[in-house]
Amino acid sequence: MSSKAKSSERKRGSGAQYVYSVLRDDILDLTLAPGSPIDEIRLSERLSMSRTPIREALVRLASEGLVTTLPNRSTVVSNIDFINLHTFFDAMTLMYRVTTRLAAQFHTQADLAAIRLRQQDFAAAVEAQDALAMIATNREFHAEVARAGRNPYYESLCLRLLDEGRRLLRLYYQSFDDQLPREYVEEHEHLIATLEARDVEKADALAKTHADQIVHQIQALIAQDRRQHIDL
Amino acid sequence: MSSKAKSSERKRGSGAQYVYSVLRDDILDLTLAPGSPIDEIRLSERLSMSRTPIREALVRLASEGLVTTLPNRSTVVSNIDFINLHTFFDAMTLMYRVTTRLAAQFHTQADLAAIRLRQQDFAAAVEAQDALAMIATNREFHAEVARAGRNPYYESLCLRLLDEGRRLLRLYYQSFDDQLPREYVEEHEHLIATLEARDVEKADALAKTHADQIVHQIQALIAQDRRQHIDL
DNA sequence: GCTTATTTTTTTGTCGACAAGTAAAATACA
DNA sequence: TGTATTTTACTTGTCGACAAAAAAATAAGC
Repeated sequence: MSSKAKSSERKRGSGAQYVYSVLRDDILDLTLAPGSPIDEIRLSERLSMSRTPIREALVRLASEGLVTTLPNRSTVVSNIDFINLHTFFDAMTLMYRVTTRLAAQFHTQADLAAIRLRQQDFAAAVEAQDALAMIATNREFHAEVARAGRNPYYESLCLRLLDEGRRLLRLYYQSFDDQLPREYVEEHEHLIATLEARDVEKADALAKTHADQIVHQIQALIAQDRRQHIDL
Repeated sequence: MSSKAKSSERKRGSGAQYVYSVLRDDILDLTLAPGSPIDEIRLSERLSMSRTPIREALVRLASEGLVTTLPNRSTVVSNIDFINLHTFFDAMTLMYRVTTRLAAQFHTQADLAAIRLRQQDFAAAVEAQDALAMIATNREFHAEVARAGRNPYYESLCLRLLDEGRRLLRLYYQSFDDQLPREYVEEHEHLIATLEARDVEKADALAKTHADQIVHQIQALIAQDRRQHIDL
């Protein structure tokens, strides 16, 4: 847990980037709970650096919607908006489809190789029953597909949605049964084959099915969840 | 041109926001040319405030892709990537369609009223032959439609694309002939009527036509342009 | 005892200064 | 004169400090 480093030991210019990635990870795997305040001074002490690079990281996170800055008050980790989850599902499904279509059209051999690597990581995580690793590697797999689509606009939205999804899945990872992830591994394999064949329509259909399945799973998890998450 | 203000006269917390909007406007209407460096110190002198709020604004702009930060070197206004313009057109068309569809479904009376206001502004700009105002008000019109769609993910991508488009249109605004914008006014009116009727499919079709028309116009302007914009 | 007003504390927003790093200028050299 | 090297100047990244604002704590009034 001790994430310390003398400031002089770090390279100049890497400070804000480091804080950004640390905070981002903490937010996405819910180490920092939604709604919890982020104290700049405590953070600066923990990471042993000045407040300036920390503020820079917070500004970046804010413009990505991961934290919310209350003027003259503490910035807090953004809440998960359960009421409007359907907008997330809608966008996620469309972005899966669009990026997968483009990937089927424009991918190179190098892209496919990278995607296969991600798929290996994902399969390994499923094999090891490591839910957190599953979530993270699944994100990387789809991020790689989106990258192969070569449209930076779609790609950035897709990344944002994947991050949000990572947070959401993390909330319910305990409930994962062992069967569904294995299906995902197969689905991913199927998808890779379709990309390689450059079958755009089939890739689209697969992406849609895959997205719908994830959406239904999350919805089921939410439905069976007994907790109150009105104010989360 | 003199954008000065004693720092003590401004409200606390508004500094970065102010710098952000000033810089953003300058970038989007090409007052700051793509590729031109942004000197933090000169900016801090011009706006008479410290470098801190200026850096904050730059970080925000960077995460929106409007400026590019070169480590330990000056940040520059992001270039327009002419080679991959098709990715922009593709995303723009899809976002027009998606947000318009959603607006047709979910808009309220208040949304329609706001959209009509924007349309009035746009019509006035066309009437006045004010190309810059046309560009800005057209952006606001479509931003309002996107807002009525009530999907923050689509909305934010749409806003980003509209901004990029504003920059692109600004490049060629001299070439505008007077006829096309008038058509746009009518198209907008048509679109509003379709939204009010909640005719999703027709709204989608109109959005696609509208987007294609703008794309073709920009492509025509680029094609007839004699300048070299390889390195822009 | 509870509400309201005042003081104290905490936290943010801004500032000026300094150090590390880069580009340009000046110098040395072939 | 052209090239390589050192020096200089400038710009960014980071820091600690201070001031404004909000939250918390304390005191006063009913």
